[in-house]
Amino acid sequence: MEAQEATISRGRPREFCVDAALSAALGVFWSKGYEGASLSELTEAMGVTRPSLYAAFGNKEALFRKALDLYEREKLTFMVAALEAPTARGVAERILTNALSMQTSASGPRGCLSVIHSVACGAEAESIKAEVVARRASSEAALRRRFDQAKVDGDFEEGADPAALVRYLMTILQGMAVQAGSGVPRESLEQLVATTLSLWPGR
Amino acid sequence: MEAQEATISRGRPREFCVDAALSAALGVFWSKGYEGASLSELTEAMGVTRPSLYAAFGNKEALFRKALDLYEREKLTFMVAALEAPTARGVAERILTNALSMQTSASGPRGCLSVIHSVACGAEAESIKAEVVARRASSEAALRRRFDQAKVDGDFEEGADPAALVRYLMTILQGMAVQAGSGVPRESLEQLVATTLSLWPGR
DNA sequence: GCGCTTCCATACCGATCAATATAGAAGCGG
DNA sequence: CCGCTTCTATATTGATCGGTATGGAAGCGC
Repeated sequence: MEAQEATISRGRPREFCVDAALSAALGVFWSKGYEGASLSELTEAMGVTRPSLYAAFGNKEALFRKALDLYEREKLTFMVAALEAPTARGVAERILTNALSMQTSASGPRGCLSVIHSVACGAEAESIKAEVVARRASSEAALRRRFDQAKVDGDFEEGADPAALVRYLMTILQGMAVQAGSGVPRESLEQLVATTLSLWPGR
Repeated sequence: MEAQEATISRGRPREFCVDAALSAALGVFWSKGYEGASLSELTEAMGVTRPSLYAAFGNKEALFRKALDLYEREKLTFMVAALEAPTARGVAERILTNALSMQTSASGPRGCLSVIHSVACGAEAESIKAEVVARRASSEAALRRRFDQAKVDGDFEEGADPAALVRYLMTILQGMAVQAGSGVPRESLEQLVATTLSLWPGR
């Protein structure tokens, strides 16, 4: 009933590329946060007028959710790929190095879109925060399953708790995102990854 | 010249306690962030009318800086105290447990005021973010000096890099703050502290 | 008690926010 | 070429933002 999503193209066709516009919106949300990104900034970066944005995406919150979909689609890709490493140490190494390159890429904004939106916020972003936190649970669950298998494989020392190591690794990832967003140079974060791996228990 | 800071009390005395009002403001900033905290929320929580707030504190940004002073005064207290532990491991343990209790206290908001304001934000909070990031450097420097001494004391293994361990510990602290702000239960964070300490190198 | 100073309360300011009404321009099927 | 649909462009909506002007109430020194 609403937004029939590109029917058989009746009437004047739209003049901009929805994917490109969404990618531009993601860049703004990533560098400013949901509340910090005004519609004026968004429309300018997207090269789209305000009514066009509302016709194509619904409203600001729906636009953010679509941008979050795009972000997680890419992020989850490398996350899933990392899980295929042969050992738990290999999984941690891939996740850390991939997160490092993602959070310090010269092109895009620094830091992590999810981390940005999982800390304190105003009233209008409460539901955004809740969704981001909820989505993170699925990544954690996948990592948890992989580490459970790793324990069976004997990757950890006797008595190690896979859940605790998931928590530990996620904490370092999120801390790294905070530092990247604070402007800590890439070399320092490479040092952080090296330190973490040197302390990683088991194989 | 401006704000003669409580002269010999001429005229009508103010009816509210400045310290209590500032403490209430800190609570709002802590749970909502600088941009997320509106003046209406602040004045209501502080029990102070808008003009009184401006007369006593200047403006919103000045109020935040005073609240940040108050916050860091308490936080730096336990940080300095932690540095007096006899070994690097003891320092890490005290910092982690103190941060844990601070970020998950039942009374106050969860998470860390500084971490909240060191991620992405809108234009109006850029200077706030810059200040928070700058202030963190002093904490890091103090910890760095302590770990340099620890290396001299032989607390670390041969070839360990104190600067890298400072980076590592700060990262875990910040990641823990993100998790606390996301609603991760206290027991999980206690588990995180235990894991971190079990992996800590040296004594 | 008087006068001066300072504080509190209400109402208001311009700016900006997200969201839309209106109207003209552009492409399709017939 | 016509009529219908859907696009874009401008201007505007009501609400809220941070910040203040105005006026009356309250306490001090004298």
